Amino acid sequence: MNSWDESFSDTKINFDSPIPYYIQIKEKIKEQIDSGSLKYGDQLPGEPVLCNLFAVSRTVIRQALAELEHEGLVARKKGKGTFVSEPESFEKLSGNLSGFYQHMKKRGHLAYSQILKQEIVHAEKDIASNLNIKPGSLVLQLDRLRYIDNEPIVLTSTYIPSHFVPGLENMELSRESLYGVLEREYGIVISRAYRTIGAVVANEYHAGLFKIKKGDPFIVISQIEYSSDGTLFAYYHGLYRGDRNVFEVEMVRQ
Amino acid sequence: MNSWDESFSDTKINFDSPIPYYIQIKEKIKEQIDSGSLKYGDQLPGEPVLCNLFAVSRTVIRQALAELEHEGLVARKKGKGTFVSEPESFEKLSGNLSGFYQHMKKRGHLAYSQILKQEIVHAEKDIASNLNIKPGSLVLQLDRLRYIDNEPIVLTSTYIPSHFVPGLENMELSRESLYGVLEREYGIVISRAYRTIGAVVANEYHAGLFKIKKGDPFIVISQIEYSSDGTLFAYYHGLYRGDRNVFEVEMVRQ
DNA sequence: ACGCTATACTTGTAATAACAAGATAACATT
DNA sequence: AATGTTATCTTGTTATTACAAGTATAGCGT
Repeated sequence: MNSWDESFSDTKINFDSPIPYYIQIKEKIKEQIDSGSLKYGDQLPGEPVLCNLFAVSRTVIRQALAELEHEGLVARKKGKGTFVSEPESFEKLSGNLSGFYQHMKKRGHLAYSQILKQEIVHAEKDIASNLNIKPGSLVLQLDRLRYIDNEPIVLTSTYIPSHFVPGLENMELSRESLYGVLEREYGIVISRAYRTIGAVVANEYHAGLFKIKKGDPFIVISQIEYSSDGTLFAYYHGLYRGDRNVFEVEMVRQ
Repeated sequence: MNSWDESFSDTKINFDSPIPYYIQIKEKIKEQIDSGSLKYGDQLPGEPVLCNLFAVSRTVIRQALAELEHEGLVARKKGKGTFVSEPESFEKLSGNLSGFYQHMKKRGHLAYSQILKQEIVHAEKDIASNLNIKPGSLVLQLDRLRYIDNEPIVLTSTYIPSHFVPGLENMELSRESLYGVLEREYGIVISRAYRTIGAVVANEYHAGLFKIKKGDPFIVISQIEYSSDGTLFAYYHGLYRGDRNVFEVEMVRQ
């Protein structure tokens, strides 16, 4: 694993800048991660090596790494080294709002997803509008119905302009997080999203899918997702049964 | 401001413990804050003073303070000192789910609350059950209807066993955050909550209150709140209109 | 009494040094 | 070849020192 030498060799800090050394170094390491030069699981050079590479004391390196660790970008293991962290599952960003699955799995409930649709389609007007593309443009549409104990609980639809994810329509997705696949296969990390949460009542189609009554309530979550280079990347839409305590959250002040 | 000398003088660290010094010190400062010995706005002793008080190097003190700052408990100002931070408004803990008001105010919308009920009542069965008290026990009930641009948007009800908050039924609450009042007047900080989020449809009463149709959908948030000493303190119930994008959240991975 | 300057106090940045503890590789022994 | 020991590498903790930069107070001059 000597490729990092090359990655870092042309990233010297400016010793005359008013910006503290440790902040400059932190940002340079971030750039390596954001640019994809460093990926999940990659090991950073050890502290002594970084001291040499950047020509600063270990204090500075440790401070930069400590902050990166606090921000969740790296994980430091005594005796082993410093590693790029698994990207926070995008679900975690939702403030635990969608931790339902993991929660129920932990409790021993049967949880699985059924893929209803995974194909390239022409974007309808509202989808196109959300994605800021022309109606009729090609998008990858992924619809999943999620079950707990054989009961449909959540219907999710994700739309991604197809040129961003060539081949995704043929990939096996029932076992994996979409966001994990996006990073591994396409080097794409969702870093920002804009979400709205509302409530609607079930129409005929959804009532049938979920086996509930027309007029029963859903929580509806819509979000627009941006990748780390600022590109408007995906539109997500989720319908969650309103009567199943889908969202149970413990909040702790710390 | 020499009262801190007394606060900290009997809180020496154990130099033989496997627990690092900086962690011990961090916890002791936390205890001072949690116990109320140090309140919002209080200044901690300066670093040199803490070095003397705890008989450790400045490195250790700075590490402890850095972590406390990262956790939001203190704020450090160059040249001024280190201060206990304003308690994160409990609303912030909700992952921005209830930042609606501030958001709309910022945008220049007219936002206000109407207090529908602020009195001591006998707890009905479901309220008592949530508060783990006997049905019929005395509780402070606070109902508010919140408006944006003269339109009712949120109906909130909070129930607190009345012996926790003597006199609250007579206090002016339309201008202040309830949680701010609880800390200032009663020294109570909500530190943990258990929340569920669901969806319901409007019954006759709520439809009338919100001027919507019976059967229209609401987001319903219920939560049980614990104070920092672990006491089950309050039960909150909120009805949010499902069609008003009450929850708009920007999420950033950092 | 007011204004300016010097001093003291505060936290922030950075370097150096030493030791601890965990992990891994290399070497020695069986 | 397998096992045990030692050496090396890694991050973690702690101490000391020095200087920087911001803030507040004291002292001095008008």
